Amino acid sequence: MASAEPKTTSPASTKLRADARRNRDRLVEVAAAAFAEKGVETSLEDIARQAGVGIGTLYRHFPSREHLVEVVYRRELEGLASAATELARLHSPDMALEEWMRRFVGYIATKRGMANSLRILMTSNSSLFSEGSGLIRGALESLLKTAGDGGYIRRDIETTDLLHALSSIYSIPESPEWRERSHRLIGLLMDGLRTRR
Amino acid sequence: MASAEPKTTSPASTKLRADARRNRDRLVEVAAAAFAEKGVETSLEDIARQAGVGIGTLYRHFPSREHLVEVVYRRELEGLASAATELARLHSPDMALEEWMRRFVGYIATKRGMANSLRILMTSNSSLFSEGSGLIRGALESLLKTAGDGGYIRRDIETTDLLHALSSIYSIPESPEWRERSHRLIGLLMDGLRTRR
DNA sequence: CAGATAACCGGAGGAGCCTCCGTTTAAACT
DNA sequence: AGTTTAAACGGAGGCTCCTCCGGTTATCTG
Repeated sequence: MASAEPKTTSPASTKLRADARRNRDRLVEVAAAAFAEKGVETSLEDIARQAGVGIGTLYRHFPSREHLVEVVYRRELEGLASAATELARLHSPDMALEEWMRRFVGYIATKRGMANSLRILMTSNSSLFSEGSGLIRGALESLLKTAGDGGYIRRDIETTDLLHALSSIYSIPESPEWRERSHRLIGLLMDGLRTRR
Repeated sequence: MASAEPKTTSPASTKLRADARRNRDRLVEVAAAAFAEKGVETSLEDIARQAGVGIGTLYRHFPSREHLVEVVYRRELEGLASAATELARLHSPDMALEEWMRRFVGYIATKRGMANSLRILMTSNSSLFSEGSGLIRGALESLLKTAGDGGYIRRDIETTDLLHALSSIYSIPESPEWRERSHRLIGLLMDGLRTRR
């Protein structure tokens, strides 16, 4: 018998030597943290160093800074989407929805700094954007449906409506209280959504 | 009598030591040529070298690449606008209009490469954009009016219409024949505009 | 005209970018 | 297990970026 097939984490990561895959994953992990903390302008050499690989390795895996940004971005988006199912398993439907919205806000917060990079990316690769928003919309939709079906929240709210409401958070100007403000806004939304029993 | 007052090229260039002004002008000149030829990514050190100054001087005058790009951009825009009056003096109204449109196209061509830089610039300094388009619109308007009043072209065309027509040139994909194509397009426009006598 | 001084000049230097290529190694084959 | 080889590694090197500050010079004042 041949040895067992490897259980791939991501279907796209085909044929990659074990060490290569390890390093690649490592890099993405470190890059995500670095981008979140210091913005997209962080030194790539630092990232390579922290990941314990040479700069050459980084550049082989990600030919340009934008490539790396894109992968990180996508990964986080997928994480956010899959968090929806996870939260639905662990909490009551309304709490799951609220917590998910909080995370969504946190996610957006880290993305503010990379706005320019993302814009450049999007103009050259618009599928990235459409796929991304599709994922998010799907996640929100299922949370909304579950909570509505269970009678936790009113049912006359469409995914699009809520998405618009959330997008207003973008327009809160950057400031120390940003996070606080946006959380209050979400609380407000939830109060409006919840059915009184 | 005292010596004649210097004829300033730009009213904004107040109080600047003679050598400083010289160097600044020099830099803008060289930068304009370099950007046009090799795109905005050109090495700033090269520009400084060609202008015969140290890199420090360049950075003192223009704290960042974007600043330099902005100044060059503005200068060319102003040049384009003032070319309208010049052309009107030298040619018949219809020829002036045609030639001006040709130059407009040439101008746009060089701006393609700096699209990203400009976009970044515009989001942080939107007055740049509105001022710029105002200038261009004014120039085109006066050419159009003169030619219309003189009976060289039809008078039922608004500046905005022509501006839209010209903007379609943006959408011609980059290629070796780009210039040729856009000139043909302008010829077509002019044929449509001209009154038959 | 000489001296003072504020403004300007320029380039060395530390850091990051990206490429290139000799070395190492996982994995396929015998 | 030993050999082979394609793939992956990593860091030196050439280049650019931007800052910082000691030296230079235009301009002002007596």
